[in-house]
Amino acid sequence: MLDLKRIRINTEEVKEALSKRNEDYPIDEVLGLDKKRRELLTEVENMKARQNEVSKEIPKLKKEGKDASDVIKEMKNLSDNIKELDGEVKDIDKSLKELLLGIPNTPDGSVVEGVSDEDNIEIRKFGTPREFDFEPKAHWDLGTDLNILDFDKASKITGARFTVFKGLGARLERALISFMLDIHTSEHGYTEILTPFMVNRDSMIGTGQLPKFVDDMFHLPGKDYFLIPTAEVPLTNLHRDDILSHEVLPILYTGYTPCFRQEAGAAGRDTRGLIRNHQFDKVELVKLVKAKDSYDELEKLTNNAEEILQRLNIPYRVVSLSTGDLGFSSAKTYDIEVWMPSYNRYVEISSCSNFEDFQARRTNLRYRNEDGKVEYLHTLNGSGLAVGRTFAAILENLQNEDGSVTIPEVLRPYLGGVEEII
RNA sequence: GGAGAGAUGUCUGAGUGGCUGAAAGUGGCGGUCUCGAAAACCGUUGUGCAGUAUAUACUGCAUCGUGGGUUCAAAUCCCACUCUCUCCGCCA
Repeated sequence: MLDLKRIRINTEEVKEALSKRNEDYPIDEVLGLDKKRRELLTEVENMKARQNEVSKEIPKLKKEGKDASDVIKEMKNLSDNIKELDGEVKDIDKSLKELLLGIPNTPDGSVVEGVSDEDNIEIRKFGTPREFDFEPKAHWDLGTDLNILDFDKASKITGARFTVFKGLGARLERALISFMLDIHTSEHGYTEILTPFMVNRDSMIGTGQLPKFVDDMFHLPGKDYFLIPTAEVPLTNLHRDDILSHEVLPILYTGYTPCFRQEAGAAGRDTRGLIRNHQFDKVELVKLVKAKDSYDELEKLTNNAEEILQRLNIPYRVVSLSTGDLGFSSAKTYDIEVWMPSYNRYVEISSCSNFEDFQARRTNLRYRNEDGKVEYLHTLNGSGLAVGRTFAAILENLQNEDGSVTIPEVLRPYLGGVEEII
């Protein structure tokens, strides 16, 4: 959520920044409600001040044995008026909050202006896409033929867009999770966290999934809980409503969770394989940092995620998202895209974002700085990495002509020394 | 699922309708003392919003789990919800 005071004072700057997202947002409406709210607030607060003052007199009068009925009668009137005005203020607060929750973050100045992912800027590349001297197979065919992935069984027991991992497939998925967590914890300084896979509504609002993207989420009918679409939600909300000491910063969390997404609006896209499932595994990286550090930390976080692909020796590139492709809560995002032979292009495998104080305002996440003042933190997160897509990338990039797949060396210890899936 | 207890400031914990934003202790910060430290003593110490003034500050309002209600007045009474704890049942 944007800072209401910033909207009030730097209206043009906010409008200018939001206009780069190619959509209109009700800034003027917000300002109108804000003005009305403050007018009413001044009025009702004056009335309450009077009420408090007289309320102190009443027991004195009674104690002195005087009649207080006239004063009480006056206060009855005042009390009614206060209730009415309070109601109006509350209504405005509610509308105002609804509007603010629907307005996205302002893009950072370094983000290139654009209308879609076609305007994203390539920042750097690692490796070069392999030239196959045979016809490479797609990962869903490789996985099915090797009997390590089973999409038919998944659709039988659940439905479309789910996957059953079998044998070495299940073990490879588990190996990737462990490998990623091990590197992030022992080499990159993150603390491993294992959270619930369902969260309450407040958490979903805090990180920005709700109210706007409710159709993309799985909601439990019996209880007001949501299946998490990413570990970002529980990890960032761990410190919701906290005022942290500057001494504990920065906080770096990593965690593995399955992620659940409806993929509404993705009908017909990436229908085969592991790329777009309703449930997929992901290792997430989350940072809570001081404002002045957040853009340095974004670079580091992105590098931390890249490190995984480098060690697996899979070609990828990093792109900086244009304003047209930038997520709702993000001020700046780098996507890491892995080379996927079956698509003959790079495919997103990680999205690393700096949300600045956008999520911190929603989650009321603050810290006390060296001067004892309370400030909002900046939050960041990125996939480190999407496990299913990494699985797919390994299969496709490291496949052999006979249909076998070579296991990257760094993963072999996690697979009991297995070098190839045959 | 059944029965009961509880939720107050950094923490512990008083407070059952009227100078209670809230006792006391504890922790933090500042000071006195000291070569320094400890102890002791003194002072200070939540957050949000609005307004005035603007590098500091002041005033008002709100805030005692959340939301509603009663009342001139609610931490205190009533209702609903959430969470925690104890016992029983069930169970990986």
